[in-house]
Amino acid sequence: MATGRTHRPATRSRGIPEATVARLPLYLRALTALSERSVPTVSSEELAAAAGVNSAKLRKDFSYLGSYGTRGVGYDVEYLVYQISRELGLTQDWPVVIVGIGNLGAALANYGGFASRGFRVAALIDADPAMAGKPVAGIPVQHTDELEKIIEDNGVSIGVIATPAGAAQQVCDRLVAAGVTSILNFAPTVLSVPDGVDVRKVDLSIELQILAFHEQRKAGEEAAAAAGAAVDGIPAAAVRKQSADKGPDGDVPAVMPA
Amino acid sequence: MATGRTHRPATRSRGIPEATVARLPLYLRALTALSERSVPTVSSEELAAAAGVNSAKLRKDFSYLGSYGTRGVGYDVEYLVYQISRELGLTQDWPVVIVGIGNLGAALANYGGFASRGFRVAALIDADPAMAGKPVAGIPVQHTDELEKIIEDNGVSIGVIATPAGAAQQVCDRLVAAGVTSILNFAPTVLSVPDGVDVRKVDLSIELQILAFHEQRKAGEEAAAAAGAAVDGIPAAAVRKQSADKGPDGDVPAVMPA
DNA sequence: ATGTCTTTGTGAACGCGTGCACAAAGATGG
DNA sequence: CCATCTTTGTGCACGCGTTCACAAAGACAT
Repeated sequence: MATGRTHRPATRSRGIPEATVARLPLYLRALTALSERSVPTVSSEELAAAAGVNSAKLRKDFSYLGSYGTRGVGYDVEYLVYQISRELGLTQDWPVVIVGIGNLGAALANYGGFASRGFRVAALIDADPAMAGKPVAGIPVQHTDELEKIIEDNGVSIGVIATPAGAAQQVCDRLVAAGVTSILNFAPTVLSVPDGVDVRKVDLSIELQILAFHEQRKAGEEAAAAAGAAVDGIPAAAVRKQSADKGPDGDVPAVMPA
Repeated sequence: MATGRTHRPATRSRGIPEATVARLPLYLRALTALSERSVPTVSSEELAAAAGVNSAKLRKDFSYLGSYGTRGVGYDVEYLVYQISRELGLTQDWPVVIVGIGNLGAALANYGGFASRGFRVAALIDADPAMAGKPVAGIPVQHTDELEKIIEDNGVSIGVIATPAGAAQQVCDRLVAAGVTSILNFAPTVLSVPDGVDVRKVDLSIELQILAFHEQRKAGEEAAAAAGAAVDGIPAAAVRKQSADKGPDGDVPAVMPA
C-alpha cells in the first residue's frame, strides 16, 4: 500500500474548519463499520454514501488532514480510521463524569457508544443523597459533595450535565472551577462559562420543534396544493395530519395581547 | 401597546432561513421564562443575552417573521411568544410516537419538555414482547406489530427512533410507509428516507468526540506554551489532563497498516 | 514502457449566515 | 408641538462552507 508519503502538510491541526470537525466522527463511524467487515479500501464516493454526505465535501474534508488517499484506488480503511481517531484525539483516554443521574443520566451511563470511542465514564454524580452508592450501569453513584475531589483525582476535563435546568448553571460553575474545560449540556438552559471552556448543547425539545416547523410547512403546502387542485379529487386524504389547524398561513386573526 | 400594525409582511413562512428556524426555539424558551416572570416587554439586547446570541442576529431573525417590535421600547413578550409558537407550528397538537423503549426511550418518554411545547406522546413502541403492557411514564408500551395501526389511528406524523442501530432503518421504513414524515433519530446510523421526509439526528457520542477534538487542541496549545516558557516555572501543573499523550501533534511515527 | 482508466485533491465560483453601523420610527418629556 | 433619546429594522460587506469541474496522480493492462 502506497499511502502517499509525498509532501505531507503534516497535520495542520490548527486549520481544520469547524464544519469538517463535526463530520469527522461521522466518517469514523462509517469507516469502523467497513473495518469490521474487513473491507480494505474505499472510494470517496462509497464512503460519502455511507456517511450520508457529498463526495466532494468528503474529499475536501480529508484534504485538511493531509493526503491520505491513493488516486485511482481510494482510501485505506484501517489507515484512515487511525488518522481520524488521532485527529479527534480518540487515541487517548478521556475520563468523563456525568452529573445528574435521572432518566437521561442513566441512559447516558448505559450508552455503549462511549467506551468504544476512547471515553470512559469515571464517575456518576447526583445531588440526591438517596442515590449515593446505588449502582447505575455498574458504577456506584456518588454525591455532589465529592464532585471536586472526583474531578481532581481522575484528571477529568470533560463533564456531561444531565440535571434539571435549575441546577445546571451551578453544577457547571463547580465543574469549571474544579478544572473541567469541556461540557456537554443536556439541560435546557444557556450556560455561561469563562473563555477557554467549550460548551456543546443537546436539546431534545428544540430538535422536535424544528421538525414541527418543517412538518407544518409541508402540511401548508399540501393544503395549498389541494386547494389549487380543488377541482378534481384529493378530498381530505392529503390533510390527514392537521387537527385544529386553520389554514397554513397568517390569515388567522392573531390574538394580540394587551 | 402599539404592536406596530403598520406594513406587516404577513408571515413569509417560505423565506425563513434554516439557521433562523433553528434559533426560534431558543428565543421561545427565553421568552417563556420572561413570561412566567410577568415581564411585559424586552429589548433585543436583553433577549439576546438570555438566549445566548448576538442582538443583531436576533433582530434580523425576527425581521424574517415580520415587524413585531416597537422602536424605542422593544418586543411585547406575550405577543412574541404567540407569534413564534405559531410560526413553529406549536399552536397545534403534535402526536409523537417513540420507538425503542430502552434507557434512552424511557428517558425521552419521561422528558417534560414535550407536553409544554405542543407535543404529545401518543404511544411507546418496543419490539420486546416482555415490554408490552408495561407502563413507562404512565403510558403502556405497545408491541411493534401495532405500529402501523397506532400511526394511522392517531394521525402521527412525527416519530422518534431510540432503537439500537441495527433496527433503526427497518423501523424508519415502517414509520415512513405508515405515513410519518418527520423523524428524530437517536440511533447511530444514517437513515435513508424518500424525498419529503425530514430526518434530524442526535448522536451523543459524536458530540463528545467534537468536544474531545477541541480538548486535545487546547491541551496541545497548553503544552506548546509550556514548552515555549520552559525556562521559568509551570512544571507539570498545566499538563494535568493528559495521560498517555505523546506530544500534541503529528510527530508520532504513525502506525501505518498494510 | 506506454496508454488508458479511475479516483483523488483542489482552484474557483457561488451562496448563505453573521455582524457592523446607521437611518427611520416611535416613545417620552417639556 | 417640538426636541431628544431609545431601540428597532436593514443595507452592506465580509468570511465560511459548499459545490462544481478538472488537472494531476497513480494503478493496471498490454
